[in-house]
Amino acid sequence: MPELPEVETYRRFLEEVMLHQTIAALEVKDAHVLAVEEDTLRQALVGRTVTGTSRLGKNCFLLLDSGQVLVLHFGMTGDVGAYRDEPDAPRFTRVAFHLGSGLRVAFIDPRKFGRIRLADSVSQYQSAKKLGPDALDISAAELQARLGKRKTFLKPLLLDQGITAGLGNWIVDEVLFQARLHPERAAHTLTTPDFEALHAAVQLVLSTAIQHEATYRAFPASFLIHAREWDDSATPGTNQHQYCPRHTTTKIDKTYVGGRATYTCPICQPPS
DNA sequence: GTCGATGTTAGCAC
DNA sequence: TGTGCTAACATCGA
Repeated sequence: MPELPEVETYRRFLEEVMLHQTIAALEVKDAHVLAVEEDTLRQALVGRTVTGTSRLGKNCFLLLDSGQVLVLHFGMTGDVGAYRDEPDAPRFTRVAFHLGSGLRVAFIDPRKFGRIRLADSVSQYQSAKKLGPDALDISAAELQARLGKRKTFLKPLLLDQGITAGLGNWIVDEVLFQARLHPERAAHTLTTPDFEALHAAVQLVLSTAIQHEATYRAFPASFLIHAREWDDSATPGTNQHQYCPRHTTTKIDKTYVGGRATYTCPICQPPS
């Protein structure tokens, strides 16, 4: 479920297992996830050493000693893993990077929406993809500058990677809940204090999620995420978290905003 | 068998 | 140019 916190967790893992390692071979099990010719990729990777890692929004970068950059995007279901012998390859491994040490790093992606590509640099990739500043780096003032004149709904704007990169569907719901803002508020009606609350909520949600390595069951009880249907952490098969963490007798609403499932508390986040 | 899904992008209509 | 809606991608798992 890769949004910014998951990708940051993957980046830390990749840094741990790949930094200063040489890529000895590239194994492509399913070329569907490649957004670059397999031979081109192999030529760019084999014999190269990983000199660093980076992240922008939901994109993870492996910096190579050639100066080129390997870009990993995990789509909806991407993950990473490491293994030594083929029988231990994780299910749905699509590409494996064989390291000089014998360890193999897996790009795992059941639904194959993830992509692997090459770029000349992080900034070249950022401009090519028109990505805004990372959601962890953006300031309240910049958020206001980018959103304050837009007349459309807040939620789709926050999901727009060109405005700020890294916010996905559940994170935006959580941010809006924490900031007590309705997802259908027109962005230009927000006041400066609203933008400050929004910014603080982005920081809170992202830092909490990263701290728990994106394991949402470990998140504080004050988080709305527990109301999402796929959280079975109370009793499997039931959903005992369908009430607002702050108004424990108020049911969380499920609606669709911009075509995306959206969860809100009708009391905390009154429509304007 | 049916439905929905965490992301992204293209196409289309206004 | 901005906007918003829909479909498509590929597949799993409930």
